[in-house]
Amino acid sequence: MSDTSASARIPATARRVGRRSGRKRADVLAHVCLVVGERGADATRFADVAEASGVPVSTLQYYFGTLDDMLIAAFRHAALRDVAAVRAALAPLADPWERLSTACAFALGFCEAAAPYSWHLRVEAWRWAQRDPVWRAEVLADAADWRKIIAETVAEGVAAGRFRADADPDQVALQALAMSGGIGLAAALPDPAVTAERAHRLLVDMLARLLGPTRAPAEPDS
Amino acid sequence: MSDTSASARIPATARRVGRRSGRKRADVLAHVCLVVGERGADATRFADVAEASGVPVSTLQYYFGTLDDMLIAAFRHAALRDVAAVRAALAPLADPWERLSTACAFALGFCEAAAPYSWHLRVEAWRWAQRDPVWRAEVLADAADWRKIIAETVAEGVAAGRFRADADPDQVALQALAMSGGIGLAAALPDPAVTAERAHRLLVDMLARLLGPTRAPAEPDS
Amino acid sequence: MSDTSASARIPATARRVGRRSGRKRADVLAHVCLVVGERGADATRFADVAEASGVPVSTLQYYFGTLDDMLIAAFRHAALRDVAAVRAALAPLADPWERLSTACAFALGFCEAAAPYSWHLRVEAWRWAQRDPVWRAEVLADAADWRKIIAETVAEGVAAGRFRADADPDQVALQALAMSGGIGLAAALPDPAVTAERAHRLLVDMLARLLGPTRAPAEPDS
Amino acid sequence: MSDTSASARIPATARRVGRRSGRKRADVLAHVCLVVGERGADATRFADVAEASGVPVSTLQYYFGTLDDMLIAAFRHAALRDVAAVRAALAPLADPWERLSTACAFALGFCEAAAPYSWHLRVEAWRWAQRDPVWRAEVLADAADWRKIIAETVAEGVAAGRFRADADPDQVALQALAMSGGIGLAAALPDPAVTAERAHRLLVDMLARLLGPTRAPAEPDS
DNA sequence: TATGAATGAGAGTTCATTCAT
DNA sequence: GATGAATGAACTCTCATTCAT
Repeated sequence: MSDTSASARIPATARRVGRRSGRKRADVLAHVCLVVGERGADATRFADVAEASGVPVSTLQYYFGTLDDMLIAAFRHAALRDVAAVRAALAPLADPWERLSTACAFALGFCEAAAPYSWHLRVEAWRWAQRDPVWRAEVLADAADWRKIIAETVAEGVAAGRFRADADPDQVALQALAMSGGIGLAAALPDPAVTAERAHRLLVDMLARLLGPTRAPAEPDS
Repeated sequence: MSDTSASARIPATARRVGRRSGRKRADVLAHVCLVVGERGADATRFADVAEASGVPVSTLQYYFGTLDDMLIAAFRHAALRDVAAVRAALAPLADPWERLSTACAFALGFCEAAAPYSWHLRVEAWRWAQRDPVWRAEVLADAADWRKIIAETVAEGVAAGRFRADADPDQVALQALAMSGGIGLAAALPDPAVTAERAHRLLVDMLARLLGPTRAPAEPDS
Repeated sequence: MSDTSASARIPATARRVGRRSGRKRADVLAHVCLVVGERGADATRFADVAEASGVPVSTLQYYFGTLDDMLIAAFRHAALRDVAAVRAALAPLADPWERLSTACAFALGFCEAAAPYSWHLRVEAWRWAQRDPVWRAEVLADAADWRKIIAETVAEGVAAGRFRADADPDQVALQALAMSGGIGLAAALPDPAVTAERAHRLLVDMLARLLGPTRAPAEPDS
Repeated sequence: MSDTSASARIPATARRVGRRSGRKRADVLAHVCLVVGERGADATRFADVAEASGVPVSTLQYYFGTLDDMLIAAFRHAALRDVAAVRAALAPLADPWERLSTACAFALGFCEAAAPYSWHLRVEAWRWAQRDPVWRAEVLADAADWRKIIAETVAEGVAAGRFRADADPDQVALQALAMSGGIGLAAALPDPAVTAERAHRLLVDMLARLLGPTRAPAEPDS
């Protein structure tokens, strides 16, 4: 698992995806994410990204090679960006419940710090991961990163005596991210029954049941 | 929401999608589901379905009109089939925990009675629902059906005194289906960290925490 | 060898090359031959043939599939046409020397009955045959057809006592066609040192030396 | 014709084709010949030569200018090399039949001293010569060189009384090279009916008939 | 002198769709 | 009602070439 974690992946990125490392290459990736979010990965053409970014089609191909390579690079870009964002947001926080709540907020993608179209990108990636091993590896690595973040947070809370002593950090992380996934999807539709606020409440409520010896202290809502 | 529930949708089906309702048409839809499951909706061409089903391309168009219409018809076909299957499976069961566990098993798609590629189809549908209102309506209707099934089951258990009295059936249904979605996706990849067995256990474990006054009675595993 | 002779190849043609047998398909082949003769096989694009024949590019692909398939079909078309032409021209002739001279004239492609660009097409075919086994099979089959024609003619002349008794028909056929190839190429350039008339004379002169017990009777020039 | 013979051509080479005449340039040309032999001239890209030779694409262009210029330079390189080789091999030989047989062996390209892909390169050149006057000039000059070699050899044999007195050296040279061309092509395919050994025998056998007052002396095989 | 970055032109191929039967 | 023939639109990809260093 550590082999596929965020840090270990970076060299692979440079090796496999980036044929060229032109200065504008990174700039373009953000545009790719936007286009994929708006149109969907399958409907994303080189021409769309070219128009959105102002970079000619042939230059995009020069940067990324295949269309698929470009899309993978974009997903990885977004995934690493999101993981870095949640890590940065957690750093200054000390209280386990607060940390957990914040991590959930980022996982759900419903905070201002989250990149646009996070869930859209994730759905696209999941879809392709079902059929393409390269995509699967990307998605699993991203999932592993998130699981690690949550599991660590839970473990700290347990160690600090703030969470139920018999809680299994890995299992709780799986459950939290599973629900996060299901809710994030629903909210991305959007499903009128699942507002951002309610989504967060549902998730934290579940965690309170899993981790709290008593009810969650006070109201652990964001 | 009730307008778009399973029963209410059927006439709409006949009206909007189906120019033809012969038996051949239903046969073809099953093939469409298989092809979509194997190749993905965006990669599904008339030619693929033609080859899989033995029905010529022009005939497929004659039956369904647009490619998109054909795909929607296929998703609806699969969704209604799955909902009917879980309803049929629940009918003979009386014990609330048993009913809930069975419903979860169907929601996760990990039982023999589940149609192949259920999760694959659902991911495809979700993806398009993010951008196409017609697909969104389909997906929301399907989600509503499932929520109703779970909520009813929970409500019965509460009424029967088997579940915690203060449980909110709708909220629990949302939570259960959210986690089901997240886990189903992970398992569909497949994510080696999420086996079918573990998926079911995680889901039922959570429900036990949410609904159980005490721990779940006995071992609510499948 | 008989397996790959002209007659045995025809069914394979229908099977392998002709995806469709539209009425215009055969018409198009003549245009392909002209374009290949003018531009060369490697420089022949679908667009060129489309312009020359008036048939849209996509229709050409519908007829022939790959560009390569189209070119092979054209070569085979021309090859079979040429073989048929020489056979037809030989049929009414009785005198061995006359038959041989006529066969040489057709082999050199310098008579009115020969299709235009015969040598150009042959050079293209040879070139590809050096690297592509499919083309090689075509070229070898064509060569075998011609060898058979010449060898039969020689054998008849030997049997009739008009050719030297110890002449080996197969060897003479090889020699005649080898020189025919070399001269045909030179003339196709065109090489000013090799005019059509001189080419034919050189070839028949050699055959006279190989086959004549005395010098060739009279002047066996065309 | 003498203007374009081997010796006269060299300055033209330096003038027209070579911007650079460093040793690197010659090294690259050898690689070009190999690539053209393997892939064919039309399929030869700057990128292929760059990979084979290790010289960057832009440097190749800097050396040779156009792709076509590079290919012509390569053909001329190979042609001059082959002509020089046969001349060197003939130098120490005195017997006319031996000289002729050796010249044939080099013409056929079937001796160890012959450069690889000689016939492949020649076919490529012939093909382009049919349409491009620049290529035609190259090919005709090469043909003239060879004809001169053979014709001289024949003339010497006639003068020495070893060949038939009425033999026309130029005509025999044309016939010899014509057959050499046809056979070389067939062998380059390769045509299983034309082995290297048989090819040489066929050619020398014909020359024996053309030049021998009696049958060829002894066995003029290689 | 030599080379990497960037880009436009051009080609093959796929595929939905139209039309005649 | 069903189906094969035919075709235009759109997209990816290759590759020579230009430019700046």
